[in-house]
Amino acid sequence: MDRIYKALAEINRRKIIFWLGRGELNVSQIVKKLDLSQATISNHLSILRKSKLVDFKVKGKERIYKLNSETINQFVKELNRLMPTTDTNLENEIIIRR
Amino acid sequence: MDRIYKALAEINRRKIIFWLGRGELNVSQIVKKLDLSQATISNHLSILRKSKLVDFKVKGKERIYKLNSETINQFVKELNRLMPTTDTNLENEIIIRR
DNA sequence: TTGACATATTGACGATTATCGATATAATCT
DNA sequence: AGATTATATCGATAATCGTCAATATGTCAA
Repeated sequence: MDRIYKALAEINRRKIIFWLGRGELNVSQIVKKLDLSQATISNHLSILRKSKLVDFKVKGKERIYKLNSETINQFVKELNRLMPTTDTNLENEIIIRR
Repeated sequence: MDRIYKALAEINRRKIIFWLGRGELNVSQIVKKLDLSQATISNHLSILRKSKLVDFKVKGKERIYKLNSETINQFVKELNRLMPTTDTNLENEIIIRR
């Protein structure tokens, strides 16, 4: 979990996650979206990979990155354990835990 | 939001949040929970304060820290915007919408 | 007002991080 | 094979971060 929190602490990595939430992208496409060098993006992707927040699949010489929704779900769960919300925004829902 | 992500990136600050989730604490009590110097705890509290994740009230010479649930709710909302979950992991919960 | 206690701030230090140019690796194309 | 394209890794550098001893500030009690 520590890696995930650290991965999310950097704004450009959050931007990458934002874009990947809107669809899969290869590295060059990500480089175009953020104004950073290819080496820097590659480093950010390495950190995101290690956190398991993202995955990739190989397609020829490209690597197509995407979010790893299993990790995301786990993280959101863990975050709710750390800081339970009062759910004021879901005021019309009743949650029954068994 | 950046301050919040950064505040959460450090494990001892997350521990402080964990403990505050279980009840309000003054600084000396927090120092006892984590094995860090008073100066370090005070510095972490300063960062948590700036992120607005925590608040305090004065009681004599003590400062009693507590979570700021408004900020927490905002953050969880923002996080869901950044990384929407598929909620597959909430299988033991029943949500009744009215 | 002096002394003890609670907390914050300062200044220093080593550790970690973000960034990039240069280079390496690997796949594809001619 | 050699050139081209896509991505990763290396090495360096500057900036930020976590930590603590020392000191400052504020509060209470005798």
